[in-house]
Amino acid sequence: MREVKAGSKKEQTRERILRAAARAIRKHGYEGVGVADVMKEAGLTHGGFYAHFESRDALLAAAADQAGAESIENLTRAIAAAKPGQELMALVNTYLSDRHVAAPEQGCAIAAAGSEVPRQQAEVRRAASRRIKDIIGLIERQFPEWGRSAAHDKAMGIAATLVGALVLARAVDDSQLSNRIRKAARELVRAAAG
Amino acid sequence: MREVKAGSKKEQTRERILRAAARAIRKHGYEGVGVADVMKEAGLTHGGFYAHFESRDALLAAAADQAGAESIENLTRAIAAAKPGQELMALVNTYLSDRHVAAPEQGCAIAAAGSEVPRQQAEVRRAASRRIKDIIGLIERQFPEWGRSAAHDKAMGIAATLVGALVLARAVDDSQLSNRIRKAARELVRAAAG
DNA sequence: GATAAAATATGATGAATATCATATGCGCGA
DNA sequence: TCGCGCATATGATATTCATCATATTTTATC
Repeated sequence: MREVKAGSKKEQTRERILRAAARAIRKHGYEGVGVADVMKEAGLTHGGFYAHFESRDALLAAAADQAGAESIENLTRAIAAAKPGQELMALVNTYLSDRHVAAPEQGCAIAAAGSEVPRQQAEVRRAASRRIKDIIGLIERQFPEWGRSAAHDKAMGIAATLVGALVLARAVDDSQLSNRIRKAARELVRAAAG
Repeated sequence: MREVKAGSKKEQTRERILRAAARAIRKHGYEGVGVADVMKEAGLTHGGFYAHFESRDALLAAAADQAGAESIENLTRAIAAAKPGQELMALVNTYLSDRHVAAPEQGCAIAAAGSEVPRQQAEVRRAASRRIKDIIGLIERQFPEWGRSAAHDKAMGIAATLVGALVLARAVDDSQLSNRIRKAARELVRAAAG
């Protein structure tokens, strides 16, 4: 009997399914994720799915975490690429960029599907909580000069503003308003960080 | 042939279905709204539905607007009940209250299902846009001393913070964090409002 | 290169659900 | 009070989708 080794064919396929599901959650929402569609997106057919995951629910739980991890990775990259002293605004500009508005499937999982999270199974909610804490921590670290507690408070407020601005910017049917909302959120964050 | 008059039996039944659907959207999300469930909630059986609405889609469009209208009504009431000079913080406190976190089906439609809106039909998006503009206008009017443009900008930023804070507060699996997020958002808005 | 086991595909099944056709019952005008 | 229509209910149909059983292909070891 062969084992499932890291890097094995099966492991790679599982990863591909997982990534496809993580994108599907952000593109179609949790309820919009279908087993067959995810498998097709991963270049496979529907039947083999259960060789990789116990159930659709198990996939959603794993994919929720994966989606969160990808979001954090993007923001971390943006911070790393920023000029010293500009890290927070680099994060904010990346988060509120046209690109992020247009491509939810590659972006923040909370902005893309956050309002569905309260209705999901416990594992999904756990993953979402963990990733939300991660994002808050990422923002918090941009305020080293402030006390831990003050920085944490500011970070939570800023995270809320960013998520809300992106949700509103995507919801409205008027690209000018979408732009204005994001600009206003940027200014609000800048003032709060000042 | 009898006409459908305002206040007629049929009109009242339609209203009941509409209200049930508006609650269902906020409780189960757009995808989670089923014709049979809505009808049962309205005290009817599934078959009669098509005497009142063309299709499930037509119901969703009408119910999205209804849900938005109910949300605005709640906030308007909170402002009206506030002591003079405390209107904005009354709105903020109502929006970020424990009650609102716990009862999405009676609250803000954007916080409850906002991340699903970009995927909905055009009529739903139109209704959402209209109601988002209404909320921004409501907040904007709390800054009479500022110029129109500055008040509008502030209002958009504050709306984003409120929506994001509620989404995050509902998503996390940790009631302490949920409380802290809302408190931080309150402080951020207070500071922004000067 | 042959063979066994793993990985994936094909096809079937059952449940959920939107929609529609038809039946029933209740209120309104005589 | 009686009968006609409107409002609602019952039941049927078709489709979508998760899950599973079985067949086929691929891979790795000898």
